[in-house]
Amino acid sequence: MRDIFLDLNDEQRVSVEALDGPVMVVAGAGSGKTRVLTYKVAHLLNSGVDPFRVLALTFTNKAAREMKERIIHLVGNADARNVWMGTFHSVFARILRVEGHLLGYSPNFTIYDNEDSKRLIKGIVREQNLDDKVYAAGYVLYRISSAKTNLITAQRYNSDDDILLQDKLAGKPQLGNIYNLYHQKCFRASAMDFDDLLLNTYILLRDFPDVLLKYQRKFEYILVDEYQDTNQVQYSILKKLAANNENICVVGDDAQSIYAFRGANIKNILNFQKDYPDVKVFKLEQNYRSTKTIVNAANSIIVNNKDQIFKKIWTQNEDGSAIDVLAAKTDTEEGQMIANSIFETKMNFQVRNIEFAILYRTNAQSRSLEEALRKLNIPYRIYGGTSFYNRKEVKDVLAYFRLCVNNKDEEALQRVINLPARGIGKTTLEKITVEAEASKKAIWEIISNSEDLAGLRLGSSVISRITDFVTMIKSFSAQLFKKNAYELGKHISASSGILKALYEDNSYEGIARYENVEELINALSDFAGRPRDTVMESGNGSPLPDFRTLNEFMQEVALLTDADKEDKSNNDRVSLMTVHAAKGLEFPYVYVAGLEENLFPSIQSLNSRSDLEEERRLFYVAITRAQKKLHLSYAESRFRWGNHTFCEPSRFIDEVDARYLSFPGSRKRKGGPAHAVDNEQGLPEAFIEKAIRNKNLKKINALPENETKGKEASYSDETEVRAGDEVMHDRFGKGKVLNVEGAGSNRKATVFFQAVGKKQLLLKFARLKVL
DNA sequence: AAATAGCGCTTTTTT
DNA sequence: AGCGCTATTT
Repeated sequence: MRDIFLDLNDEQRVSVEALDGPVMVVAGAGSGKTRVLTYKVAHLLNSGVDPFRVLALTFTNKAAREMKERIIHLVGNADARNVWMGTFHSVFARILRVEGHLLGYSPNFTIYDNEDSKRLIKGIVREQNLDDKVYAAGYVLYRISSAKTNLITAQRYNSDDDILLQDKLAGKPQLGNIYNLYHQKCFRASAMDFDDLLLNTYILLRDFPDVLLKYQRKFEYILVDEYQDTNQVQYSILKKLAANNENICVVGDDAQSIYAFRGANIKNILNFQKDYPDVKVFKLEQNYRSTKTIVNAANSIIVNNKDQIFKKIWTQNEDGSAIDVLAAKTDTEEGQMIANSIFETKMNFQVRNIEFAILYRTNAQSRSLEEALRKLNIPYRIYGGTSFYNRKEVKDVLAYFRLCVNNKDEEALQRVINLPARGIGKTTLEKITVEAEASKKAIWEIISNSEDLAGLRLGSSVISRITDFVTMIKSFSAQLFKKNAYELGKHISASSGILKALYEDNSYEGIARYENVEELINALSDFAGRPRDTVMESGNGSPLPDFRTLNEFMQEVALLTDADKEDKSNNDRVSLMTVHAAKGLEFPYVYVAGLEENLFPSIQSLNSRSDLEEERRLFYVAITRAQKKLHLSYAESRFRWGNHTFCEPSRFIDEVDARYLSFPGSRKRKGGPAHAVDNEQGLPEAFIEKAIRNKNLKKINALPENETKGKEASYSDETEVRAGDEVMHDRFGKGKVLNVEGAGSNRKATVFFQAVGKKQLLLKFARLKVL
């Protein structure tokens, strides 16, 4: 066994070595956080800990998968596969498959996604004759989700006078009632939404001491990644699981906490030391990812936040070139500028597409960027947004699968009962729904029972169509453990008629949809061909068949995100994604687009300090993704829901210490002969003023001294540049000085660059290095 | 029951 | 602008 500690720096090593007791590792961006976690698990296994006794919670399934591979490699033993590793949601879903019967759930429970939840809420609001403006599905779901995240069950919600009074005062007195009905309907459908996976796990551990003890013993060591983004219920579960031996190691960066909107509580990391007084705290402050320019720029913005753990992030990497700020007239132009820049960089430096990422605040921004990339034939891939598993046609097919696995899955049933059209229309469904509601049964129970069905007084032809449908689904369900996931999935999509309907649609979109379903079938084939990851229990006590079932596939697929999907076709593509989706990733070249007030920071964040601080952390996450070169861009006007709106550059651009910024290619304003001779890149006066003002302000937030000095030494000696000198410029490369004139801060040089030709540069800004 | 036309809502971020 | 949902028509 090789000494794995040779790969670590001192800070990392001591964090890895501390195996026992509570440990908190505060890790700055790019400081090797994942590495510490990976090596720590490897070290545990090397020290003789049983992999089954290690629980590691990551932020994405992909991160878990990659970490596992590396651990297996490090310890040289495939048993490492048996570490319990995954997201909170997927690990707890696994536990609930086994233990959920204690709470009255079938091991085949469905996981409702947001869309399912919203449809269900819409239905309830309609049923209750409530105003769907007052009780907008999105808002109601948000409220239910917040409640669950904070351990407030429907029952508790409705017995809490404060909450009820507040809802009443807010003009939404029925929220508690809707929550109640929502919970009942989910339960009746044997379905859990995302928050239920956490809340039910908590309830399980709270109400069943023997179960708690079982998992406390099982998980001898607990490791948690991205701890800054845990919420109340996750916190409470961890607290319970770790209560016995307190071998809990959390890793995170308070400066990268960006999920408060979904209940994440930054106090969990800020207060970890209070929860575990014996905690050993380690800080990882050396950044291995980015240039000095990027690291220092990131430091210069994050100091504006009040809530944080003190850290001093530094790097030994090279200075790197300045951060380019691109100013565009419109969002279309912004896309073009970014696409052009990528194109040029690719040409000049032989860079592959995969080394570029474009990050933005909202998914809607991707369109103009996509168009620009397409025009230049630059291949790209969008992460998130309407991700693969969110496409309508894919969800339709998945709904069939869901219904076969769990006949009571109400949302899936409503989706497919008349898809493709088989003569079971709205009015029929309405009658069935009313009857189901009246008798507190699932729709499936009504339609699969001939007596119930007869009681509905439907036409005989309708009844036969319904029974045909029921027979079909039953025949699918009967094969769940007879065929593997791929065979059964293919059979279902063919026999249900859904594939045929898509195949017959010859429109451009229709073909794309058909291909998407094909891709889903391919994914099934992959899944069926891969061995089981870990030894799993079936949940109902019976042994699992020796092939992988559709059932298993469905358990996995509900919690997959776009980031988890591997792209086999062409991997060399530019990545487009929201900043949230970029968390944990890194790219040599990063473009952060749409840096405008009301967009980034988002308009809804401007009311409270804490929300604005979260936006700032989000910006911090965005810029710390970059390894070599960072671009920031904004547009002066942008199309937003149909009509164009004018925008101002984001305050976040101002907050970056001006010495790290550069403004290439920006045009002089009209009537601006006052500065006919421009500085380095001809930036508008307003920007110079802002930059100087900003620089003065920033003196208080001094950076590490050695950095500042190093920076100045390289460019402050403007008097030393003379005609005839060979010089180096960050952006333009090598050049020869033709002429120098002027004095003091107005001193400027005419330089001929090999790459870009003759330029006039203001020495104050140019940072020329004499060679 | 199915097909079509018009209305209205969206956009903050995601497991 | 584009999509999904609803009301209306056939």
